[in-house]
Amino acid sequence: MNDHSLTGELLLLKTRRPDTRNELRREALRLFAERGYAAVSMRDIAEAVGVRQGAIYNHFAGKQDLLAALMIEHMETLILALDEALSGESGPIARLQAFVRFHVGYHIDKPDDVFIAYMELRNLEPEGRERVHALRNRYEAVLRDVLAEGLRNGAFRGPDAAVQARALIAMMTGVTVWYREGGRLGRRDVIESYVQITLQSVGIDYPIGGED
Amino acid sequence: MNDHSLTGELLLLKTRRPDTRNELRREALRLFAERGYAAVSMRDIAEAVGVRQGAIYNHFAGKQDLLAALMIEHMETLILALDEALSGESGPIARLQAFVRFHVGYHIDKPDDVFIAYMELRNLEPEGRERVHALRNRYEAVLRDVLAEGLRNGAFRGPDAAVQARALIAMMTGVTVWYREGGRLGRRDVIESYVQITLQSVGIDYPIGGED
DNA sequence: CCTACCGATCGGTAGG
DNA sequence: CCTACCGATCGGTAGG
Repeated sequence: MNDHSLTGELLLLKTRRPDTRNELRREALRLFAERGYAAVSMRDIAEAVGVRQGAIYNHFAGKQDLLAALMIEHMETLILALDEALSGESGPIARLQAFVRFHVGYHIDKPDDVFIAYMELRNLEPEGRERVHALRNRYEAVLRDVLAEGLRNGAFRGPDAAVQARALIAMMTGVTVWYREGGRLGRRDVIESYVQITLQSVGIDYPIGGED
Repeated sequence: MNDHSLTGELLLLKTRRPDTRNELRREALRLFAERGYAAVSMRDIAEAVGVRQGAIYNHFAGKQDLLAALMIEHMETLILALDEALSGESGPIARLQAFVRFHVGYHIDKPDDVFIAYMELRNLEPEGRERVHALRNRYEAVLRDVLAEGLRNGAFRGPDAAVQARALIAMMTGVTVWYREGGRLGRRDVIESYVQITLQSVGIDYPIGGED
């Protein structure tokens, strides 16, 4: 009885704080993006959060599970946000413009999430990799469909919707490499620059004159 | 005397083969591209070449030196090849077209070199990183200058030569992610697709009608 | 170029 | 959530 009560008190002082899981996620994300998955140790992550290494295993099954959680949750958030961003838009021109604004804005705001989802796919074990791959294809398909519709109805020009979708996504994602807050161009300028380049790339004048 | 002669013979059987350095380079390149620098051990590289781990240190000062050699030699080769590809071309349109053909073709042909130079910058120690960074800036400046000239003389339209150069390089480099030999589109088709997308992105009709 | 070894560090676990 | 520990593996070196 006495023993039991003492144990209970000790556990109360030392056991899971509610926000530790989120702090682990955040610091793991930051460190993985900075140095790469393989170059970050569980001890590095624990130290950044202020716990001991073993404590991580109260929240995640292991290092691999932590990476998978970061990548899958990111992709699901991204796709939900995209759906919302395009929900009010109709017609290929308006939808393409909305896609670019969303994609570039999101990538400016969450560069670490995006970077990891792109770079660490090869470090994911097959199960997680398949899931992330499928989510990525769904995302790409949204842009491909917009482009295909524009090519079909004559609003856009281009060689191939699939190639153009991949080309444009790579182009826009690249913003994470060079954009820095407080630089020569602000967030809004950068987004509008990509809108112009993208619309021109499908053969549309920008600013839009009197098309479609 | 006897000892000396014996030692000489043993060394002759076991000492540096002339091509081992290149084989180490090649296998290190392949493995770094496949798994990432931090996830590849010196033993992995040695095994791929068919020597023991310690033997690598006869050819490179260490793992870091091996990575630096791969990246710097790649960047220097890339820039020399670019200069040659543009040497016969004058005027922003012809030079832009030649740049795209060169860049996409080179990236299709040497995806591992390119991938490492992009991905492993953060694993390079400051000295090598500075050198690679400077070479990358030189490369980017070539495209930026072409774009700036076209914007100045009215051949191109766009928001900003620096942003457009980065956007286009990211777009073209992305070909390494999806292009596969024997796929739906051949090397030539892919290159011409990127040419069209790029020219349209700077406001030019393609195929080129009667401009400039 | 090999064998044999070094100290350091890794992901993960047991027991409390 | 901590302390203490496990076997495995790491980059690099000595000596031949």
